[in-house]
Amino acid sequence: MSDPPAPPVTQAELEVADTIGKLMEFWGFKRPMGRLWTLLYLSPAPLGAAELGEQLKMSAGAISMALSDLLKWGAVKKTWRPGERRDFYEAETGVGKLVQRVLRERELELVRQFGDALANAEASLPKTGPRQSSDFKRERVQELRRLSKLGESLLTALVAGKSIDPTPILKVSGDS
Amino acid sequence: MSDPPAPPVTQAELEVADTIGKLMEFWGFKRPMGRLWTLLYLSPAPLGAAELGEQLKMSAGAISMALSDLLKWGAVKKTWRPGERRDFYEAETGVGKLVQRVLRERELELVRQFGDALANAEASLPKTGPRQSSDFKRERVQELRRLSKLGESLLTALVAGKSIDPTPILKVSGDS
DNA sequence: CTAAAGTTTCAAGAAGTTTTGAAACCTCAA
DNA sequence: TTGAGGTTTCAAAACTTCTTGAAACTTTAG
Repeated sequence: MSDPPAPPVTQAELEVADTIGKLMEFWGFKRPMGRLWTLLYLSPAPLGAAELGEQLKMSAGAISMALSDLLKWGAVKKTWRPGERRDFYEAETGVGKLVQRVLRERELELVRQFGDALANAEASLPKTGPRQSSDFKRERVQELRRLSKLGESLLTALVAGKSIDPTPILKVSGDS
Repeated sequence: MSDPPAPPVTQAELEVADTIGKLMEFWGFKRPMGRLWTLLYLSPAPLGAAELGEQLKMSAGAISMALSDLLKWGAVKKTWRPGERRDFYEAETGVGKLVQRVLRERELELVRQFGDALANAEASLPKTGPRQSSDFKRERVQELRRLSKLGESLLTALVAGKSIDPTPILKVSGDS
C-alpha cells in the first residue's frame, strides 16, 4: 500500500519533459507545468501526485501548485481509481485545442489591453504641444493602434479557425 | 554644451513606453528594450544615449546594453549629427518587418530545436521497454513530433508572407 | 468522533534576473 | 601623444520569481 516497486520513467522521458518544460517557459508558462504535463502525456495510465513528485524531484507543494495551474488551463484532468483514496491525473491530449484556448484567453486579452492603453495614452497627449511635435507623436501612436487592431483581428480569425493572411502586417508602420 | 533646456517628453509618452515595455517583456524580450524603442519611435528626431537615460531614469550602462540588443535585432539604427561627437539613434519604424524577423530568427529556431530534441529522445527510448508501455510512449512522442513539424511549416509560411490555414493544428494530438 | 492519508497554502529561503556604478576602453582633436 | 567626451563591460547590489517544507485544512474509513 505504499511501495512503488519500479520507477517506470526512463531517462529519455525526463528529457522530453525538460524539453517541453523549456518550451512552455518560453511561452510564458512555468517550467514545472510543462514537465508535469509531459509525464502525464507519456503515461498510459493516470498518475498520482506522489509519483509525479518522485519522478520529477519536486516537493508536494510544487506539484500541487503546478497541477492546479494545469487544471485551470484544462491541460490536465482529475480522475479517480476505484479503490484508491488519492487523486489521479491524466493529460489532455488535444494540444491544438489547448493552444487555441491560450490564444483566446491570454494573447487576445493582452492585445486588447494593449489597445486600450494606447487609446488612453493618445487621449492624454497634449492637444497641441510644444512646437508641432505632438502631432507627430499622435500620428505614431495612431499607427501603433492600427497595429494592435490588426493583431486583434488576426488572432480572432486564428481562434475561429479561419485562414489568415499575414501580408497586412508587413505594411503596418512600414517604410517600403 | 550640456544643458537640455526643456524635457519634451510627456507623461503620456512614458505611459506608452511602459505599455510597450510590458508587451515586449511578454514577448520574451527585456522590458527596457521596449521602453527605449518607444521613445525613439515617438521622437521626430534621433536621440542620444544621454537623453534616453535621463527620460527613462536608466543608467548609462543599462542604456548601452538595451541599445545594443535593439541594434542586434535591427529595431534601432545609429545615426550621426553633423557637428556632434556622440551617437544618435532612431527607431526602425517597420514593425511588421521586425516581427517577421523575430519569427524567422528566434521562433523558428526554437521550434527546430524542439523537434531535434524530440527526435533524440525518441531514439533513446528503449526498443521494447518494461511491459509494452514504451510503444505507447513512442506513439506519443511521435505525435509531438508531428506537432512540431506542423508548427515549423506554419511559421515558415508566415515568414514567407503566405496565408496559413490553422485547422490542421486543431487535429494534432486531438481527440474529437 | 477520531485518526490517517492526501492535498493545499504560505512564509522563508534559494535561485535567477536585472540594474547599477565605476573602471576600462575607444575615438578624435589638438 | 595626450586628454576630453562618449561608450561598453562587468562584478556586485537590488529586485523578482520559484521552490521548499511545515502547518493547516479536507476527506474518508473505522
